[in-house]
Amino acid sequence: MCPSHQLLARISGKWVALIMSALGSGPDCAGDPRPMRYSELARLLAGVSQKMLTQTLRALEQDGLISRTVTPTVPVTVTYELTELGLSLHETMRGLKRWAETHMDEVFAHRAGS
Amino acid sequence: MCPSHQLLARISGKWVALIMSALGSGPDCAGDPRPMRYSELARLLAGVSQKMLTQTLRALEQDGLISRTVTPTVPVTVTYELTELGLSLHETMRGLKRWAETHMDEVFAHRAGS
DNA sequence: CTGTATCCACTGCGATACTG
DNA sequence: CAGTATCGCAGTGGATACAG
Repeated sequence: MCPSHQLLARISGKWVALIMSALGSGPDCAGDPRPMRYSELARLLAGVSQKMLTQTLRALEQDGLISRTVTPTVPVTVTYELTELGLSLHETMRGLKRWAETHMDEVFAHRAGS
Repeated sequence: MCPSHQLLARISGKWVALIMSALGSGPDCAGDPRPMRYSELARLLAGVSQKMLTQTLRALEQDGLISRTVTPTVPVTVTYELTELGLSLHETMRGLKRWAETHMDEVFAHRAGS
């Protein structure tokens, strides 16, 4: 089996693409990369549970794709940001996302008519 | 939520990338796209169960990404082949695969040292 | 050869409650 | 605010047996 598959598995996680997209394109999915707070991510990705959000963020952080910064204000502030590595992945994933957007109609049409 | 995410979910399926890669790059993961028989796929993707292989092939066929051809020999012969749509997806996924291969070391190093 | 059907273990994931 | 801990379900996926 191709060794790259292990990474593909991680990348393909259910919420990975969403979080990467949020951090890489801002809240409107169309802007520039910028750091975001935990609560901001939670609000933006309305469908994800707190557990999955934390779990996915931890995994991405461990892989060096995002960085986690704690600011000891009161109450504490935590921001997440794409690393250079994460940024490069985000660029690559945009291609896949563009493909999905471009061919979505085709796929759904074929799915319905089969 | 971005509408393209539904397609991303399908694309990110556990075995989708492997099967697309096999059909798109031949048995050695480095050649040209060509049709393959069911048993050939089963042999090549040693890790996948028969159930998952069939299930994934059906899903991809339904989405118009691969075509299924039955030749009524005895015993029956079935070949699978990427459609034009599937071929375009395969091209896009190669970018992701290349990224994974390129940055694998980085990620694993970071994972180990955290 | 190319599937389909059934059973079953595992785990991904959500809901909820609690902590620093 | 930003998590952690625990429970429980539902879906994923493997093994096996059967069928056209």
